[in-house]
Amino acid sequence: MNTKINRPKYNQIIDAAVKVIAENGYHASQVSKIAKQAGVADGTIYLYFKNKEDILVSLFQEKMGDFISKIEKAIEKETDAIEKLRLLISMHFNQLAEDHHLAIVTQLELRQSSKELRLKINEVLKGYFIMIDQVVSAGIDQGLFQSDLNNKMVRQMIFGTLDEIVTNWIMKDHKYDLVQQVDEVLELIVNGLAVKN
Amino acid sequence: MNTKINRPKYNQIIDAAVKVIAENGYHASQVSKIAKQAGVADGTIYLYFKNKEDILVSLFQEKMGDFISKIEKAIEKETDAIEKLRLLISMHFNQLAEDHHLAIVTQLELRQSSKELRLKINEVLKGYFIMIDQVVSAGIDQGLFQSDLNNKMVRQMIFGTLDEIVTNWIMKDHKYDLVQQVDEVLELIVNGLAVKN
Amino acid sequence: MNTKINRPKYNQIIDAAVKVIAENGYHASQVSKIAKQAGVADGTIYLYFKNKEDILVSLFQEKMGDFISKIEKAIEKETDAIEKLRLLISMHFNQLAEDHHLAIVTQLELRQSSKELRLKINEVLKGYFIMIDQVVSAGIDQGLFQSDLNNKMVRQMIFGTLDEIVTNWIMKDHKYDLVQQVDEVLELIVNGLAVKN
Amino acid sequence: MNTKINRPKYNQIIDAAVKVIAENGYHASQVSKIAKQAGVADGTIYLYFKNKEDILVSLFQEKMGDFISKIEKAIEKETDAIEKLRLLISMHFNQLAEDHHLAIVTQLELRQSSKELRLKINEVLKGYFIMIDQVVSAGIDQGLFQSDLNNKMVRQMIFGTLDEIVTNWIMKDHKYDLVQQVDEVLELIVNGLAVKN
DNA sequence: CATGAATGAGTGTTCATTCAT
DNA sequence: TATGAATGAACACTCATTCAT
Repeated sequence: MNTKINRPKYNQIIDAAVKVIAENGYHASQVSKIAKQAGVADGTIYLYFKNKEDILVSLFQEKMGDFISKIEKAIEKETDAIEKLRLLISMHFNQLAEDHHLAIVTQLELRQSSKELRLKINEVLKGYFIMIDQVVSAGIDQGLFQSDLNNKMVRQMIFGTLDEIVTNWIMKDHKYDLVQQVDEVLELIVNGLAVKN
Repeated sequence: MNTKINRPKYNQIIDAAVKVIAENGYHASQVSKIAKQAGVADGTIYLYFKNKEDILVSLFQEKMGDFISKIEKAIEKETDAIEKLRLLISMHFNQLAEDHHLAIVTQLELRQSSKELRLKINEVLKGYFIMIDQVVSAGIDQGLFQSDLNNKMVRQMIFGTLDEIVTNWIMKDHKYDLVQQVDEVLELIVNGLAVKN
Repeated sequence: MNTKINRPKYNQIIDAAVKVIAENGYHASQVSKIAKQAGVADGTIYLYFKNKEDILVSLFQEKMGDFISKIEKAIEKETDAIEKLRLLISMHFNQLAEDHHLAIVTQLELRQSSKELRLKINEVLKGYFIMIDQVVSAGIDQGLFQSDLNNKMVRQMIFGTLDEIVTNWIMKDHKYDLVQQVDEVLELIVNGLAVKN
Repeated sequence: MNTKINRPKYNQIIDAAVKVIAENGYHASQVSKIAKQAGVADGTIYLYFKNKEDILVSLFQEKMGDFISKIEKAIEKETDAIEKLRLLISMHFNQLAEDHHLAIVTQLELRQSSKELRLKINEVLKGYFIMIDQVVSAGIDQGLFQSDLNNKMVRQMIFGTLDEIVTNWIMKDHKYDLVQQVDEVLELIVNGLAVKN
C-alpha cells in the first residue's frame, strides 16, 4: 500500500468503517455494510485491503498515527515537562472528545477483536508509549519529577489512568465534559493522593 | 440461578470455561469444548446457564466475587487508609499472580466479548469500585489524603493503573514478578511524580 | 467413519448427492441442494462428512466399492479367462446401464473435479485395475493369451476401451443398448482388428 | 473469430493459457493470470475471446487442429492401413510427448471443465474420429482387417486405448518413454490378446 | 436431570466481466 | 485497439441452541 495521497477510496473505506463500527458495534459490522456506507462494491474493499482485519489494523494505524503525531508536534514546542504532560492529557482528551465515533471504536469496539489484531494495535501504541516516556524523562532531567521513578511503571500509570477515564466517559454516553478534567487529572498524576506539607 | 451450594456441575462448567478460554482464546472456546472439558454433554450446559454469555457473566461474577470479597475482608482489619490501599494493591496483584488462567481470562479474553457482556461485567466491578472509594474516603477522613479529591477520578486512576500494569504483565507472559511491584505502585499513587520539598 | 451399517443419514446424503449431481451437473450442486434432497439440514452434512469433497470421495468409494466387488464375486466363480473377461465387461456395462444417475456422475461429472479429488478416485480404481490384471494373467497361464503381453498396457487398453464406450453411450443420452455390445467388445479385445488365417 | 493470421495477441493469449493452466492447474488459472502471462490487460482478453470458456475452446481448436492435421498429412502419404495406424499412434504419442504443457492441459486440466465445454471439445475431436474411421475402412478394403467390424466401436477402442495410455503416462509425471510403446500398442490393437495359431 | 444428534442462520472472499478513459 | 479499476453474485462451513429420548 502506498501513501494515502490520491487514494480517495482507501480513506472512504476507513471512514466508513469507523462510522459503521461506532454505530453498529464490532460484531454487526459486516464487510458488505462497510462497503455500502463507503459507496463502493464489496469487492472494491479487497482492492485496498488484504482482508477484513486489515481494514481494522489500517484504521487504527491511520487514526492513531494522526492522534499521536498531533500530540507529538504540540508538546515539542513546550519545554516545561509538566506543561508537556498537561498538553499530552489535554490533547488526548480533546481529540477523542472531538470525534465520538473514533472514540467509541478505539476505546470499546476494537478491543473485542482477536488477540492477533490486538498485538498489531499494541505495535501502533508503542509510539505513544515512547512519547510518554520522553515526557517523564524530561521531567526528571528538569528536577521536577523524582529521579528514582520506574519509567515503565509511570507510563502504565499515566496511560492506564487516561484510558480508564476516557472509557468511563464513553460508557456514560459522553454525558459530561471530558476536557475540563484535564487539570484535575494532571494534578493527581503529578502530586498523588497524599496531603502535602 | 440458585446458590452454588450443591451444584457441583455449575462449578465444574465454570472452571472448565476458565481453562478452555485461557488455553484456546475466547473465539476458539465453543460451548461444546467447554462441555467436553467439564465432562458433561453439550445440552447439560443449558440446564445451568441460560446461554453462552451467561456462562461468561457467571464466571466473572463467581471469580470476581471471590476476588473482591477476599480483598474486602483483608482491608477491613486494617485501619490506616494507606495500609488499606497497600493491601488492596497487594491482594489485587497476588490473586491474579496466583491464578494465571484466571488472569488471562479476565484481563485479555473476556474483553473481546460484546458490549452487552462488558456492561454486565462492569456491574460486577461496581463492588470493587465502591471498595476503592471507601479507602479513599477513609484516607481523607484520616487526614492522609487531600480533602478536595474527585473521588470518581481517583478511583479511575487507581483502577486504570492496576489494570494496565496487570495487562502488561500478562502480555509479557508473566515474565517478571508482579507482586514485588506493590510498594512502588503504592508510592506512585500516593505521592505522584513530583519531587517533594 | 465407521461402517455404513446403521448410518441411514450417511447413505441418504450420498444417494442425494448422486441424484443432485446427475441432474444438475457438478458445478451447480451446492451443499445446500444436496442437503435439501437428502431431507436434512445443511449442518447435518458436516456430522457425516469432513467437507464437500469428502462427500464426493465417499460417494465414489461406496459406489465403486460395490461396483468392483460385485464383478469380483462374479468372475471368481468362472475359471476360463475369456469367460472371466466377458463377465467383467458384461457386469461393467450392466451395472452402469442399470443406474443412469450413477453412470452420469462417475463418467462425466466427477471428472471435472480437482486434481486432488481425482487422485483419490484413482486410488479406488486401483482395485479394479488389479482385477483386470489378474484376468489377463489367468489367460496367459491358461495358454489363451499371448505370454509376452505387457500387462499394464493391456489393462490400459481394456479399461480405456470400456470407459470410452460407456462415456460415448452416456453422451448420446443412453439412446442405444449398451449391454448388447458386450460380445462384440470382447471379440475386439481378444482378437484385435486383423483378419485371422 | 477470424483466421489467426495477423492476430498476434490472439495466439499470445492462447499460448499463455496453455502455460498458465499447465503450471497452475485449471482452477487456479484466473483470466487475470492468463492476461499477465500474455502481457496484456485483463480487458484485452475480451477483445479476442467472448469469455473465459471461449479461450479454452479456442485453445483446444487451435492445438487439436494442428495435432490432427499433422497426423492427417502424414498418414495420407502411406497406403498400407496398418502402417497408417502405426503412424497415427506414433504421431499421437510423439506430439504429446514433445509438448508436456499441452499434454497436461488436454489430458488432465481441460477435463475438469463444464459439460458444455466438453461437448464443444468433442466437436473438435470429431475430425480425429473420422480419420480413425477412414484408417479402419482402408484396412477392411485392403483385406487386412475383418470385414464385419463395428466401425464406431473400433474407433472407441483405439481412441480409448491411446487416451488412457497417455493419461497414465502424464499421471506418472512422464517418467517413462511414451513413444517406444508405439509398436506394442499397435500389435495389441491389431492382434488382440489371444494366441494365434 | 442428562444426553447428543440435529438444526439453520449468517458472512468473508473470489474472480469473470464491464466500461469509462 | 487497449487499459485496469470497479463490480457484485455466489457458497462452503461453523456453532449456539433445541428437544426427543
